[in-house]
Amino acid sequence: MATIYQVSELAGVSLATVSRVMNNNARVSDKTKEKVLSAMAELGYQPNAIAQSLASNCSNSVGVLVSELHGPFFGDMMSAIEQTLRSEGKHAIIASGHSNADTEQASIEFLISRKCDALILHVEAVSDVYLIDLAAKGVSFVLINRYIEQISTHCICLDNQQGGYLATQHVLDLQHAQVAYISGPSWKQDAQARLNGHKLALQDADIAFDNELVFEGDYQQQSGSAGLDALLGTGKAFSAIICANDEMASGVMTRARELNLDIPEQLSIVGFDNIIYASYLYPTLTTVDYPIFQMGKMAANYILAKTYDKSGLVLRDVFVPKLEVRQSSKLLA
Amino acid sequence: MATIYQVSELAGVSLATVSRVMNNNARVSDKTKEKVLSAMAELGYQPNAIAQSLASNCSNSVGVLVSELHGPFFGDMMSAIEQTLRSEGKHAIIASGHSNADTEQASIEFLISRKCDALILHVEAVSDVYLIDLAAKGVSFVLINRYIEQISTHCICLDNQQGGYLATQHVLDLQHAQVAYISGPSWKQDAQARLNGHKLALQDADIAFDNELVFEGDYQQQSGSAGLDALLGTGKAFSAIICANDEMASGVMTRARELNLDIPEQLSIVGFDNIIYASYLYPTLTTVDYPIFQMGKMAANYILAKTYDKSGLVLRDVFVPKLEVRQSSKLLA
DNA sequence: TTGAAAGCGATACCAT
DNA sequence: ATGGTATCGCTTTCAA
Repeated sequence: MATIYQVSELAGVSLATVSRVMNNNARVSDKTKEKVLSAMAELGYQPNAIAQSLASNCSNSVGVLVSELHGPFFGDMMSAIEQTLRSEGKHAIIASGHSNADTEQASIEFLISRKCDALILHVEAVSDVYLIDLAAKGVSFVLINRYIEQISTHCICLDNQQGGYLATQHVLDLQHAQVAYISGPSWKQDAQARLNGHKLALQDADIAFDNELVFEGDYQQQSGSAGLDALLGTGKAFSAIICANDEMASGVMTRARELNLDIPEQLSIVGFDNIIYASYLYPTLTTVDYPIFQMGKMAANYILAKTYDKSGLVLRDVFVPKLEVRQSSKLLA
Repeated sequence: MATIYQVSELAGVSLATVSRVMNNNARVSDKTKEKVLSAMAELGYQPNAIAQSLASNCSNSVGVLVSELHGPFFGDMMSAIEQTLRSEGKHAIIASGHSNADTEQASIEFLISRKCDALILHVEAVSDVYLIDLAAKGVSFVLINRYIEQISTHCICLDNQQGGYLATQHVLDLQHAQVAYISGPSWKQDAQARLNGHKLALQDADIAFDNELVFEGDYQQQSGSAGLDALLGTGKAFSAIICANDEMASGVMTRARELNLDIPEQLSIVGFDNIIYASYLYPTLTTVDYPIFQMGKMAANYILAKTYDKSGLVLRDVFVPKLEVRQSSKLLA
């Protein structure tokens, strides 16, 4: 592998000059530039990224921490991030946090120890204080899907409450008056917000909220099935059920089928996230679209703009969900 | 951020000694080690990974190139890789190749330029020659799901042919004698192997292979639907249909429903891959399990063993698929 | 516009 | 067992 020394020698110029043409920030005469360029070509020169990082104190890497690398959700996010970063010559280092505070924290520290210039975090378990502290320490990062007042400029969020509102409003519009709800873990911010939206929609329609019609799941498919059973077990009537994510909605569908409950004839179902296979289910799932690809892209753009001083980027920090109507919900007979 | 200099000063020892205790490969007296350690603790010293890389010519990073970051398949693979690497203090840099030769090649070069110590590649479009060349150049890498004779030691594969065989054998066992097949793109190695397995199974059962009962899809859901239409359009009878992956199987199901074809009563369906939502579909999909998590883990172990000289790892290069029987296939009435 | 030289923060060889 | 020092390959003042 040729080094900058060999290039400078072959081109008959100094080290500094070669460096200048590489970074073409300083003025170099066309003639010398020409010489350097052809010397580079001749040697097949490739700059050593590590040496560049050490000297410039910039690794060109951004750490991406997500809850789980598998699952339909994060793939899109990673995909968007990688594409965006890559187009600017930056690379992504990945890590997972498994929704566990210690693991998340360890991952963040790992990423920092790797000298990432910035981080994109999708963390749920680590405390607000820890993150506020991180920001205070000067670590540059953006937070996806979590809002913390004190570091609001670091946050890129979906309006989850609005999403919950839309879902419920939709079934209300379809004349359903008795609406059950399967929420995510109540300690998760997005789960709270979605449920809040649900309550708000009920309130706006002058329908009393009934806590017995809410089941707290864990965002897994299985808890959707369990939720349906539990809800049915209350003896309360309901003709529609809103699920805080698509996985749980899928679980409800499965269980409903086992119970010979026809969907959407006897029960309307609405999900949340619009993961890829929401449209593969039968019946296809009405759901609230989570623009995760856009948000991943925006997260990367934030980093590009803030950390790497790229200009001309339009930044946005709150995204709005939108309803995707499919077959699983219908007008109450 | 404290440097090794400050540690050496505070501990009253030389640079070299501090380095020795960090890497604890050379003998250092317990007393000095003690001093160094406490100096490190006092300063909150963290070694600079970049400087280490430059000096040691080892970046501790491995590049992972997949076709697509989204999709249910690669998430599991990345997840396995990240976990395995991480436990040994290595990190993963990701890139995607989009099944396109130029992009794949550019990504490989990008990863190399980033000084990855090794690569894990899931590439389909780039040529054999290119990869053989890469190996010859001394680039250390493992290839997932692709077999190339000349660099067989770099390959970690699933026995796709055996998988295709299993799928067809299964429906044959269920008394289906007229079996249609929707394959992946014929230029992809795995698609060929799977189809081969199908043919072999027919042959072993003394059933003539009929080319008209094969439709070439593109591994996307949509082409499954199109495939069913095309197959039906031939006018040939068939009571079972094998799909070269689960997405296309899902497409077949969807279309079958639209056509009021009952599954599995009127048509048995078998998929391939066992992606997470194969079990969410209705009816749940009989499929061939692709142990991608294990394979991802093994790929990382290969790197750990070959590039980082970790010992005590049991290496394996060919994995066997196994049939996962669910509801979409049944005994021919 | 160009060059000389001092870092960046480690590793590792050679002495002692 | 420990220290001195060259080295990794580049960036970036500071002078010229």
